[in-house]
Amino acid sequence: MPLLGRDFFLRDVESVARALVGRELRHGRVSLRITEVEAYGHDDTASHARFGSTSRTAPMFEEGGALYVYLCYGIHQMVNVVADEEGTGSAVLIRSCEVVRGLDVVRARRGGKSGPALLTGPGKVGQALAVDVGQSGQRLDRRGGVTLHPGSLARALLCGPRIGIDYADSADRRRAWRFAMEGTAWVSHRAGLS
DNA sequence: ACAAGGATCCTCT
DNA sequence: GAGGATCCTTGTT
Repeated sequence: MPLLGRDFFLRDVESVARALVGRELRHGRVSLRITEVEAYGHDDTASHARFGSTSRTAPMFEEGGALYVYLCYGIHQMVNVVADEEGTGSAVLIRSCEVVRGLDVVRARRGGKSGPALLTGPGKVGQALAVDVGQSGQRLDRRGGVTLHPGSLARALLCGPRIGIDYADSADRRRAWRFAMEGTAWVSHRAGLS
């Protein structure tokens, strides 16, 4: 299966977020189709980039196509796709996926869970893909690690405000920067999407 | 050097 | 619906 090339990522983060729904993330034997994402921009008080580049967030400022992984609540490995030109500081959080390949591996990694509990929520995506902060900064358009493939595009997208960003300014909280595939069961929070 | 809090998940009620 | 887990990152002193 072909890789998505560098140009795919070199657009504004909202465009990349919309274009990511339906695509496939691969790592080893596991292939996941992206069903729900959130965009985090530069000049966005919800974004980790709001303090500029730090040791944790440096990959966000790389050229689009880098992987950005961070630890949340000391437990969860959160998987993001970096967007736009080098130095911008924007990324797309992968919130939910459906399993395309490697269901047995994913189930084992996810403690035997089934149904929506298997893979709706960003921490679960990191666990299912076996991605951790040690891989933050890797390229998604080079074979050998985590890679991104065309998959099949969503018929239509639902959108709504992002989850878990109460600390942000009200204008940023209201941005409709969460995108989900219409008709899929693989969405972490259905409320607020339309 | 310190204190605060988090782009979450699971379990229990 | 509520609360605890768990530890790193950040701004501040």
